[in-house]
Amino acid sequence: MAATLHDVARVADVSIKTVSNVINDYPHIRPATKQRVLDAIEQLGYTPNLSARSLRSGRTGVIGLALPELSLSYFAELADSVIKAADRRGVTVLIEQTGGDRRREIELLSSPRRQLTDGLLFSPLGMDNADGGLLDVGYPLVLLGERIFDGPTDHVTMENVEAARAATEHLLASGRTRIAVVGAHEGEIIGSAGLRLRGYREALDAAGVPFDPALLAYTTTWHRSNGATAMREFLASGVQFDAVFALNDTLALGAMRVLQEAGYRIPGDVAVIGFDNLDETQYSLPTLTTIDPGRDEIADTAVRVLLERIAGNTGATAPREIHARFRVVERESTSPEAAQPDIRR
Amino acid sequence: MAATLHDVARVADVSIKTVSNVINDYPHIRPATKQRVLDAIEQLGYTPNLSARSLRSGRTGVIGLALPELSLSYFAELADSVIKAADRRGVTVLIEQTGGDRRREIELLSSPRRQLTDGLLFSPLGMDNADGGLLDVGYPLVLLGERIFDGPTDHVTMENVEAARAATEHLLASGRTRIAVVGAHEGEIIGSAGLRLRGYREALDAAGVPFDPALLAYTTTWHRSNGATAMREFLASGVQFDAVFALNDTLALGAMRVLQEAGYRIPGDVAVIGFDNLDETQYSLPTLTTIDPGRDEIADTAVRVLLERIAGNTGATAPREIHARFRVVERESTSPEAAQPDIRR
DNA sequence: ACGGTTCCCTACAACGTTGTAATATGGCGC
DNA sequence: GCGCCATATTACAACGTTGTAGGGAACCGT
Repeated sequence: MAATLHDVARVADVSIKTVSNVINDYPHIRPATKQRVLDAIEQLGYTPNLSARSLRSGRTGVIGLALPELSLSYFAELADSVIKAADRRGVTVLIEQTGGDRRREIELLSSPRRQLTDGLLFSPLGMDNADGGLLDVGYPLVLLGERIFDGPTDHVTMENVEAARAATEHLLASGRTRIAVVGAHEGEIIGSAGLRLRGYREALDAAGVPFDPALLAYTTTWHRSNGATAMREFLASGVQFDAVFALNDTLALGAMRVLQEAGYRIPGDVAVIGFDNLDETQYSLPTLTTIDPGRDEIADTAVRVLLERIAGNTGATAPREIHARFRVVERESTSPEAAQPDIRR
Repeated sequence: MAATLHDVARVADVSIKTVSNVINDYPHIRPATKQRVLDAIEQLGYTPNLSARSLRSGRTGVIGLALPELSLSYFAELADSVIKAADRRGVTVLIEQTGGDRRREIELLSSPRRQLTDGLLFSPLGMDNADGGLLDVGYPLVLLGERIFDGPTDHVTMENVEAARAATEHLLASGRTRIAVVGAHEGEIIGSAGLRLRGYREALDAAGVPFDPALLAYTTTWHRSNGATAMREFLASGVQFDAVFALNDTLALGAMRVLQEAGYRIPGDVAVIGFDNLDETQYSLPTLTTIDPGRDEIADTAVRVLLERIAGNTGATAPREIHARFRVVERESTSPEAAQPDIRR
């Protein structure tokens, strides 16, 4: 039913290859012929069959984006940025959710579905640095996030250590010295939790503030509920603290909720800083000071780098590691007088 | 480089068609032959070429999901549910963002990209009921949301009027009579805003409470910022109210923020109810009473119905309209003693 | 021993596109 | 009028798969 090159060729009275040439902007075509073909295309409402094209050319015009879950706000906002970046470059995005499960992540790397895409943006959560070798797949792959470093592929990420250090310094600068950490992962060195914790310790060391393991709250995942639970346990434990560094915003929001439920004023009694700069942190009560990790920059760079690999003009260039710039976004949860341009406009 | 049916056939010493038959579970194959083929597949690491398969069969195993933006939390959570539902049925989801723009929505319906998918789940925001005819496309399409009714396609949606009525009744039951509405759309009859407003009016009428147009705040979109701005204008206008019905949760969260900034206690001075039951409404301060629209049910039904249409076994069945069940989720923003199981667990 | 049926397997064509190589046409210099 | 080059167009094969049609072999009943 849908028109094919054959149909167009018949109507325009040329060979199918000429129609193909017109569509692909092949230079040597007489203007009159070209016009006839274009008219025929118009008349029949022809659109190229992408399956056939991709069978023939090996390209689909689709890139994959594998991430844990869209219901985690950070990944929803990241996906939004990636889709927009891809759109600007004329490619479509196919999303795969791994649930952060290592087995599913590994499976996905060699799933036949992979063939529907020209390359993959991959944000692992369950795999770790030791699994880096599994990333040596036969297709263009760009890594996102903090689980794996020194892998065989390009890697776009944020300045975790430096940003976490800046966050901690921000709290220290306001005179807080008992800074609780919410969301640590037991024994993790590499990974968002491990790296951010390292930045925290660097800042403490630089300021000469002693590190107290009792101030670390461990959570398995980083949902709002984990932040709430961790904070409830903190309060029950009786450990004293005057600030909270939540390793991401959703943890911070869950923790703030519990703190206030328990009667603490923020930032009066406890200052809170998060990480990710989610949209909702501009509207929480209080608004949340956080780290803007440069999500748009990450997404745009990742898509660009992936498309370069797909185009193949980077050849066998060594894997690149690219870090986006971050900045501290100061809001009410660390300073009551903080400017709130987003709320007041 | 990747192995093909030919390679497998050569290794197993059978025809390519036999290999194809093994893969597609054709019944009449001798166990010995089958095993030889399976061994060859294993040995070569063969995976079927999906482009070729889809060229030949016309099926891709991918469904499209077109929605306004993943950065709108409702759609992120919906996409999550849709992807999980699709996954359970073995299909992949390709996401298109329309930005809620009518022109892009219409373009998308006939975009060549469409061919990468077997069917489309479409949640329009810019198109309206008058555009219903444009949905008469030549491929399986299932409509989501409230913009278009009586279109030529299956439609999965929520009980907007009834749910909004229940929300309003919930506020009325606690003795509130001056109920402000945040997020109305000027002149809209059909659409989430129009329908929910209708439910609001029905509840008022049934309770004998007069309708006051001064209590309606209009917004163009439904971001947190719109809720904040609308509430700021409300407060500036001096109109008296003792409750707020925000037409979705993000509006409610933005409005709550501004109300509290201005010194109002929730629910003491003003009760607030939202719509969507986003995860974050369990952790806001106060937690937000809202309508659970049955998102998982909507997603699962929509995917099921779409796959039925794709399989073609529903034939030329008349378009179906399917409504998910809703429920009122009572939290602190309307009643200080509300159970908060999510927070306390 | 014979025709019919079932089982197992194969050859071939087709899906719609694009790359390669070849052919037809015209202009130009000599 | 001939050879040469650039331009404009075409025939053909191929990408990897699956549907159709059909051909042997084995088995059945007679």
